[in-house]
Formats: sequence, structure tokens, C-alpha cells
Amino acid sequence: MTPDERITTNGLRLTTPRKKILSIFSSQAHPISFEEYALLDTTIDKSTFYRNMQTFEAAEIIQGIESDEGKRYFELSEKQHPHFICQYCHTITCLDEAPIPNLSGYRINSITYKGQCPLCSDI
Amino acid sequence: MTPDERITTNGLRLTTPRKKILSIFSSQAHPISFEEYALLDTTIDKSTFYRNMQTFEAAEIIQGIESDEGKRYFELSEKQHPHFICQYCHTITCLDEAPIPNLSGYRINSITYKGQCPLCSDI
DNA sequence: GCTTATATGCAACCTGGTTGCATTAGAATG
DNA sequence: CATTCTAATGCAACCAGGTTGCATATAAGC
Ligand SMILES: [Zn+2]
Ligand SMILES: [Zn+2]
Ligand SMILES: [Zn+2]
Ligand SMILES: [Zn+2]
Repeated sequence: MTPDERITTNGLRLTTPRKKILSIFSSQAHPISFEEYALLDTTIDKSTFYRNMQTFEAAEIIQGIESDEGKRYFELSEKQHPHFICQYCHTITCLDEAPIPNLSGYRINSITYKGQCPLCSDI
Repeated sequence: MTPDERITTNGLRLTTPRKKILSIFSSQAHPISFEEYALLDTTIDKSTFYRNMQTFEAAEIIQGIESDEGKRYFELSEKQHPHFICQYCHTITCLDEAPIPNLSGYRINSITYKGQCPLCSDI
């Protein structure tokens, strides 16, 4: 299913801002914040962006994660994977291969590791 | 080492607000936010609290974690353990027994799971 | 007790994110 | 294709968690 199809199958309107949002997120290798998104789409309105993030999270099209700096980062929620947030360089890495453990009784939707990334360990 | 000793061994002054902060955190079973802390210590000043959280995090006396609601929660950093944040009731649970996996190249300081807690699954 | 640097308390500020509301524009209908 | 109706946008004003500047207070060392 293409991102645009994910919009319509959820009964949402396929508007110009939404198409642009999904096309930009489709080309990202990491989660990005509004600040970073706005560099790639200079016409976006802040409230349109955040309202769509909420709508898309509810429709499970987009997934949000909290950084260690009090910001929210977003990515397409395609294949479930953990993230690593470096507390030194603040980079967010998708850990595509890392396993998702089992916690009996809990349903896990996301996993976030924080610590020191390989690049910051080398210094 | 008692919490108070952890202050002095870091070259920090043992002030009245700091003693109270550590005594209150010593009696918590979960991480708490400033909002919750302020209910237990009605004399605390917001900036004194947050400045001490930064100082204590640097001294590794306190550990902070980001909730799913854009707030920071804090707890004494005694034994390392993962946390589970329920996206429905927003409770933060300490997973004292959960294992901490190995990610080669990365140094892991904290693990946060998000999803649905057992209580919210039963409804 | 006196000195000095650190920590506190208050108010003002910053920033990421939300809300109210008038306007626009998808989508469905005929 | 024009009409209608409701969802979504765009702007400005707002909100809340957290930070900062600065004058005052107070630990700690002598
Ligand atoms: Zn790093
Ligand atoms: Zn990812
Ligand atoms: Zn719950
Ligand atoms: Zn804990």
C-alpha cells in the first residue's frame, strides 16, 4: 500500500499538504522533527503539520518518538523497529535488525534505547 | 552510599532543598515529574528543582526519562532497569527484572518501552 | 565569626506544540 | 460540470514545560 492509499483507506482526504508530507517522509532514513521537516517543505504550516501528525498517528501511518531534547520526531510506521538516541550527538538511529523482546502482559509498540553511539565512543 | 553522601562526594553543597529532593525521591517507587514532586514538597521552586535535576543527572545521582506526553520524569539512578510507558493510562512502570540487551558498538544508558500495560489490556 | 563561591528564589523569558476560528477545497451528488 | 457539505488549512493567539538573569541567601572553609 502506498502512503497516499493509506490516507484514503482511512477515510481521510487526500489534500495537497498531506501528499507532500507523506512524500517527504517516504524519502527519510531516520525520524525527523518539525524543524527538519520545515526545511524540506517551506510552505507547510506548523499547525497543519502537527495536526496531521496526530491524525496519521491515530491511523498508524506515522509513528512519533520523543527525543532526549524535548522534541517529537516522526517517521512512517512501516516495519516496526527500535531506535537509538545518542545523548551526546542527539542522532536518532533506526535499529532495523534489533530484536523486539517479549514482556508478558505488555503489548510493546515502540522501543527506545538511549546512550552513546559508536561515533561518539570513538572520540 | 546514602543519597546525601552522593551529593557531597561530587563536590556539591548539601543544601536544604537538595536534602528534601533526595529524601522524597528515595521514597518513590516510580519516576515522577516536577508536577508530582511539587505536590510532595510545596515549598520547592521550579527552577531550583530543574537546576538540581540537571546537576544530579550530570553526577549520575538522578536519571531522567521522557514521557509520551512531553514531560520529563525523574528517579534515583540506583540499579539500571528498563521502563514501560503505557500510552493509554500514561503510567510509568519500572521493569526491575527485564534484561538489558547488548547492541554492539552502542553503550546503552536507558531503555524505554511504550505500548499497552496489562491493566489497560484487560478493559 | 568572616569570606567567598555556590545555590536559591523570583520573574521574565523561550520554544515546542495546541487551539479557535474564518476561509479553502476535497469529495460526493445530481 | 455546478452545487453542496464537511473536513482540512492557515493564521494568530495561546499554553505549558522548562530555562535564564540576577539579586539575595547560605554552605563550607579558614
Ligand atoms: Zn553520538
Ligand atoms: Zn526508525
Ligand atoms: Zn495502562
Ligand atoms: Zn525506574
